[in-house]
Amino acid sequence: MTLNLTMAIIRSVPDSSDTKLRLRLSRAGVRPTRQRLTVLKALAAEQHDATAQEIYARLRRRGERVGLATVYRTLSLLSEREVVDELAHHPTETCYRLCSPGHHHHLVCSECHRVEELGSCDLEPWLDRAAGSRGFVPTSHTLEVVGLCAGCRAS
Amino acid sequence: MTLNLTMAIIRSVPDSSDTKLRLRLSRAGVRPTRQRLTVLKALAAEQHDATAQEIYARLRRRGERVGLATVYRTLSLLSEREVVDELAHHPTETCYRLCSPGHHHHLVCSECHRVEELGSCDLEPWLDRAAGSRGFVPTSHTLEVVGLCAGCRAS
DNA sequence: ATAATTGCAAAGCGTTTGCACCCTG
DNA sequence: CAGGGTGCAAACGCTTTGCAATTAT
Repeated sequence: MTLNLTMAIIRSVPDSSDTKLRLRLSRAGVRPTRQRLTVLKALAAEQHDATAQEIYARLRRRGERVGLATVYRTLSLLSEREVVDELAHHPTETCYRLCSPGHHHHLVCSECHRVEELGSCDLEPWLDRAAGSRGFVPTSHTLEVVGLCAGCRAS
Repeated sequence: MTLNLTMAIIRSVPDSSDTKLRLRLSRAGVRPTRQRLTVLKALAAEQHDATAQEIYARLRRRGERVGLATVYRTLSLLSEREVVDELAHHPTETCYRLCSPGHHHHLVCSECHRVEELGSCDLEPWLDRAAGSRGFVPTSHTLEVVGLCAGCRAS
């Protein structure tokens, strides 16, 4: 039981050691500069999703030397290379989240804004059937679920 | 056959007669001004979704007297009152669509940007099960499907 | 050495807002 | 006539871009 819990925690929290993050970058063909590592590390430390501005502010407060433009450029590059996820639930600004690889969806808590991954999406068969009857062939889909997480429900 | 087609067309194209649109507004508790009717009519005439700027440009080109701010204010009000749907698939600007009432999702064609409604969403049971195992209680969800519509697939 | 990356400040762009005027009820 | 609605232009907030200096391979 304790082991299961521990494993679950290990699996759910992205590894934020420098080497692992560096590896994530080079695997994606992204040159691992000091700034990019810094941004990625900040994102890895987040429970919630974060905007470019939030990450920038957090890093500057901490005394890190990064430019706002670099944060934007980094996040957009990482999102393009599928190192980070882009969430659409906020209309005016883009939110980013460091997630596990592979297709999945997100549970966003409306109370504390914590983001959980909803792995293993078996929506495709249903989707293909529903859309197919209209001659529509799906190539991609995004599902965002808003609700209350376990923690917030308790209080 | 002809009858079926006709009925399908009637059902799929929102009624854009002034009286019907006027009714939609008052039912939503929105005062039916000339500008609001104009915006709603423009939206009803769209096959695709449309941004505030697009609708504004279209109306001005047609010689209609509306301000850009009014278009923004109208669309946001109508979206709030659930007269129109708001699509999130475009990151930088908000797209609007006049849809049939009730919970549904959207099929967006990546080629021609036509938007089709995916009625009858029986996702909830699946969602409750998937999220529930994490203690997460969904309150709402949005699903956006991108793909190729029948017309574009043919060419 | 060479090409990519960064920082800054300026520009861009979609959207919102203040306010005087106008209309509708 | 009272109160919401409108138009214009200015203000806003997020994001991108031009360019010279810097850094990684």
